[in-house]
Amino acid sequence: MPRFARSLVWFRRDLRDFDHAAFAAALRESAAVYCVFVFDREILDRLPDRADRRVEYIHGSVSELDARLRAAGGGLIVRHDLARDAVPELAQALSVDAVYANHDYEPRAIARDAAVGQALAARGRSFLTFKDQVVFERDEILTRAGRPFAVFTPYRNAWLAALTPAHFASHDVEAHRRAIAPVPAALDTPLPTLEALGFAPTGLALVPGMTGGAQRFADFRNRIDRYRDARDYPSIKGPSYLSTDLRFGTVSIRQLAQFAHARSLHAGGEGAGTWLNELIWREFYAQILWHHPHVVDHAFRPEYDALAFRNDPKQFAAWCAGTTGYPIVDAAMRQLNQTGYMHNRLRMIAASFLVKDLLVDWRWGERYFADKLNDFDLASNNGGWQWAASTGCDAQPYFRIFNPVTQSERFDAQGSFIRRYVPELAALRDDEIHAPWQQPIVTQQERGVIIGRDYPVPIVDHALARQQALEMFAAVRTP
DNA sequence: TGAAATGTTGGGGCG
DNA sequence: ACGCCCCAACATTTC
Repeated sequence: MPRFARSLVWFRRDLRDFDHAAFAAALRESAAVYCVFVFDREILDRLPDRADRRVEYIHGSVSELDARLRAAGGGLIVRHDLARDAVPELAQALSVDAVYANHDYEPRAIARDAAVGQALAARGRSFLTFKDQVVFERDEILTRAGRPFAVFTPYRNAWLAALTPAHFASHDVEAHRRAIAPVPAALDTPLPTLEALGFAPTGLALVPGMTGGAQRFADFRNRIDRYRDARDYPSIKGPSYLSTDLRFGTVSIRQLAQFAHARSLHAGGEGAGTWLNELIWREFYAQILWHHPHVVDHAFRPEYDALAFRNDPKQFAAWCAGTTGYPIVDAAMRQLNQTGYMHNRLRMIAASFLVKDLLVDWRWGERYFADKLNDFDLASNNGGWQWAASTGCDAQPYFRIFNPVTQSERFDAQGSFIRRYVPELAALRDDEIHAPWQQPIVTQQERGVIIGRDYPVPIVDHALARQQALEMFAAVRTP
């Protein structure tokens, strides 16, 4: 005898029909289960660009989810509305007993879910939410003193110590798929087109949805053993490229973490262990955001809110456009602008350059990444920026300032990544391409690459900028 | 998940 | 043969 006659599963950042905590629970506990996705105007209307790769990715993923649900006898009810209104209204129209969703740890989502929960409760409906997007959430990993961790390494050790096979158990949808109910005819409107949502196609290269996620996971499984040694070189295929799937839930974190963990215990499993670490970083930052929501607008460590950034708008614009005169930084920013992706090593280099060479507030860079990254996730993006800016928990020390030339020589030694995204430098030799302004004018003429004509003169001098950054940090340092 | 400044060492040139 | 200097090469410290 099911607990509920009818229930509604609200899909958000979990766009899949397998190993899905809320969906599985709803099917287990209900006689009839409906499914909804809302293109939330509260989110879409805030996007600065009407051609947004994420919206296209979500649209494609929602379309696939709808098709898979229809094949299972159901379907996805899709709305373009304020989610906080649309979900309770739909619950009323369907007269469901409960709405099921997965936890979201971002402050805006928490507020939205609280409002939805209240509206549902006012009509006697339950709002049931579940852990789904992480292996460990909120208070599940705490210090011996019962406090959240603020340093990664002990967090990771506690995370691994707490892990049991049960944490990888699948939230099985298949076993209860009989409860999937067809969309009532009156509510069965066609999926809105991208254009109807107010967005233009972007020519997204990324295959969306569970299909894309499964392809990327399958591909990465073959490369995971090389991950540790390959991941730092942006010109080669080292990363998993699963970050967007993790953001929108087109893959299951449990399946990914289970594979990585099992593989990490094998001989030669160091690559998998290194990647598992990255998954744990993701959960570390999710947990930081949950416990310290002030990081959204402020430095984790309040004394760093007093940093006197220069915030030169022209230099910031040059950073955004990829015209700083530092090839590795410009290649990184152009990769982001052209594809919506940036290699993680380059995220660190670009962030370090913005904060510690241009002396621009890390929040400006964070916002730019938030607008551009296909895989943008508030917790991870904020954590990464605060790490690079040395303002965060367990951040890199403020005096650790990347030299963009050294980093370029070390991680793009042949300049092949630079040539891909900064083609005007392609004619320079491998040892010339990292600091083209240092090449004698005769060399520039021979190569047909004149700095100041074909490519910008560096907008700052790194050695000088480094000194200024150290002074900026010294001014707020507690003695 | 650095880089630069500073210190130390030791080989070789040279008077 | 010896001391002195230079300066890589490496190590340590400092930011």
